Amino acid sequence: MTSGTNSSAPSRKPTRQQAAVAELLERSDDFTSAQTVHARLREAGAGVGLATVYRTLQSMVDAGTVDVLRTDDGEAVYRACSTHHHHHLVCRSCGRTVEVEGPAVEKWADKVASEHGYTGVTHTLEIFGSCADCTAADA
Amino acid sequence: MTSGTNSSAPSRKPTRQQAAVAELLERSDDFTSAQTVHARLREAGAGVGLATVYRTLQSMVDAGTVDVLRTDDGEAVYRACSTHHHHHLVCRSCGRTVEVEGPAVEKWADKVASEHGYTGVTHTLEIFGSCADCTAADA
DNA sequence: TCTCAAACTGAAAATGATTGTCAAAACCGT
DNA sequence: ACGGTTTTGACAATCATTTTCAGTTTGAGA
Ligand SMILES: [Zn+2]
Ligand SMILES: [Zn+2]
Ligand SMILES: [Zn+2]
Ligand SMILES: [Zn+2]
Repeated sequence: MTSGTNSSAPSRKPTRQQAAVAELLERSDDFTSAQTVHARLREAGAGVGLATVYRTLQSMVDAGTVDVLRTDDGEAVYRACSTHHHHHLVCRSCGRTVEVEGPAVEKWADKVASEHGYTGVTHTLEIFGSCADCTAADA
Repeated sequence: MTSGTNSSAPSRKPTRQQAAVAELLERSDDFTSAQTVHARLREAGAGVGLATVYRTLQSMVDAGTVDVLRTDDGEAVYRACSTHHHHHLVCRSCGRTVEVEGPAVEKWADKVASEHGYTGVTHTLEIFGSCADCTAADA
């Protein structure tokens, strides 16, 4: 079984590097890019190789412990989220993020998709705005 | 006081290159990447420089005549859409796209955002699935 | 029609995030 | 400690997108 990567491994003990990435995300309230994670870890002393940061983030996404989305300029950003299905309300200025749920939206998406004969339906939904603090801080 | 976003001159006559890009998108039902647009135009004889393809697509997005979204691997894809606010039901296999509307979703997004004190709210919402044809064509 | 500056174009080089390589290091059961 | 497997990380390779910049086109005025 030459599974080049740890695809479906039964949760091995995390390495120092993997733990460092996970903890940094846990501590952060907003979405963070791989490059930023790498830089922060380096500043903090316990450096982790860039490739390892990418690998770790990707496996966390696969494991469902981290959410990923794309900024307007295409950069992938990651966040440790609850494991159940939800969406995000993200501040465009400071990145402060709130998890939100909308059962009605889920139903609507499935309904409109099946009405058009689409199967295996998934969806993406993000809300962007200026959080209260950032709105107040504006000129 | 017209819409503030368009700071350029009042719609100059499109160049041959701009027209070529626009027409190709009009003719296409699905979302297309800049690279693909460039390749298609080259095949069709009337080649257009890659940089110009990018510039033209960007200006069409700014003008609101083209929608853009990101594929899973971060590539930007473009589609000539109706100008009013809508969302997309996209086939993961063939790309066939249907424009859909959901007034209830719009209200919900604005409501949940303002409840959390967010202002200047926008949102993104896309639905993915396998269209009827692709579902049938599957083994 | 001629002139000139602004707008446009595109080949080539630069940018920058992400991925691939692969030898060395860490791990693990024996 | 020993062999096998997994992980790591410096570095090179990809690849979409942007920037450069010199040559081209356009259009309003003279
Ligand atoms: Zn904020
Ligand atoms: Zn949902
Ligand atoms: Zn659209
Ligand atoms: Zn909407």
